[in-house]
Amino acid sequence: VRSYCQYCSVAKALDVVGDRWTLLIVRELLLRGSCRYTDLRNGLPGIATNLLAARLRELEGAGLVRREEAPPPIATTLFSLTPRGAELQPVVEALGRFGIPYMSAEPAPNDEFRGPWLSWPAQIYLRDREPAMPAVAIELRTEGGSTTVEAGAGELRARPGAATNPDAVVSGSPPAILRLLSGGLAQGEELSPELELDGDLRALRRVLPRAESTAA
Amino acid sequence: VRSYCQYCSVAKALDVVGDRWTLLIVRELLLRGSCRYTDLRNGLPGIATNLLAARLRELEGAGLVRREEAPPPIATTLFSLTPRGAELQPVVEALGRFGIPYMSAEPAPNDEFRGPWLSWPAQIYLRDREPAMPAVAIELRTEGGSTTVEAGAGELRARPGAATNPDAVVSGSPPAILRLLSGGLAQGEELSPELELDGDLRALRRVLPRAESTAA
DNA sequence: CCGCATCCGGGGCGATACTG
DNA sequence: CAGTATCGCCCCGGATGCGG
Repeated sequence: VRSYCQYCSVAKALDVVGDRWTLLIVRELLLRGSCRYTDLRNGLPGIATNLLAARLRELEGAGLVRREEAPPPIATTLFSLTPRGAELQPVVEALGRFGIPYMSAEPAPNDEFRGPWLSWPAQIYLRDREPAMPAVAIELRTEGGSTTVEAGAGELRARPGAATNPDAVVSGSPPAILRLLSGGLAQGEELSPELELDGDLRALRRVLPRAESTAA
Repeated sequence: VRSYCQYCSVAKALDVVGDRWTLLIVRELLLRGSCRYTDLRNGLPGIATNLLAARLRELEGAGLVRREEAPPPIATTLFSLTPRGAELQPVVEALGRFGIPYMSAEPAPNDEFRGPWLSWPAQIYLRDREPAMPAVAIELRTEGGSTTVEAGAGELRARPGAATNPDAVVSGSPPAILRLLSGGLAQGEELSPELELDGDLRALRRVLPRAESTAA
């Protein structure tokens, strides 16, 4: 809330989004698009409810978040990013990329996890490596929820939630799935025994990074 | 210092660099390369000295900053980013880009300014638009210090400090210089009367963005 | 149940003074 | 020059209450 009082664009940006929790709220809104207060609270384990309300008001005042009162039949308020707020995506992505190395360690014993958070590593590691083939959907499933990866025509995007008709479903612990996303699968290599695959292995290979075969 | 306790790369990154002042310290180290405690203190107006010391120690512990004791003749300690710390450059650049719109307003009455901070807008707006020509150096001079822009062979980089043999020197207030960097100069347009040019106008035009002429 | 507001304890933060 | 020491304040975290 307190300004750095520096006429510098980096400092001015941090004046707006530098407070604690603010960029994590933006992360959730980038992932989920438009969601209710309770959805945000659930996607941000550890946040105090008064802080979430305060941050949302600040972001709204800064023109980064929009609050929509849904029509009477639904009777709920929806929060979403304004176009200006969506311009924070490069910031959150750069942070996500910088933070990737910290994920190779096992999660701390009291670390929480939510499935949609896999979207950031997925967008970083995965590519559509066979653009000519018809589109596929792959679901990454953990005990904390699912992320669905859709690849087609050379494009790839990740969104929270389960897929309706996935070509492949990979289940396992978050670190095991991360190792798969970052390390890929070498030619003829089998899936790690920590993971379980249901569906088409070729659909999975299509998006995974190429790994050198372990043998020379 | 307190962890978000979320197994997410964005949250893990903010665990390390999310504290107040931390990313601004990284900004200074990215700009200046290697500098003394006092240089950092001077480039970060408003920071409390105990906080600067604490943050430097945290960054050192996280492996992002390296502390070098210079040999006896100099007898000073130098701080610089490790390679891992330099990986924060995309984060700081993304923040700088997001913060640019806040710079179009006049600086707040108690806003401080340092010349090197112009490096971020310069790297965003300026390009070497005549790669075939011999290299040029342009100095952007304000009351808070200078930034030097060097363009040649299609590359452009900005560094803090005055130039030794500049082809052009632009002097003026920070907002006026920013308006020049972002708006450019249309064909035959004169430099704003707020600014003063000493040297070769063509060297300046070489790096400025193209502006449509005001007349139809 | 959803979207907060209020209260309170602890600690991060800001400013100044002081030291090897 | 490069920090440490101290102190007050306000942000933050956790719990609870409350109106729609």
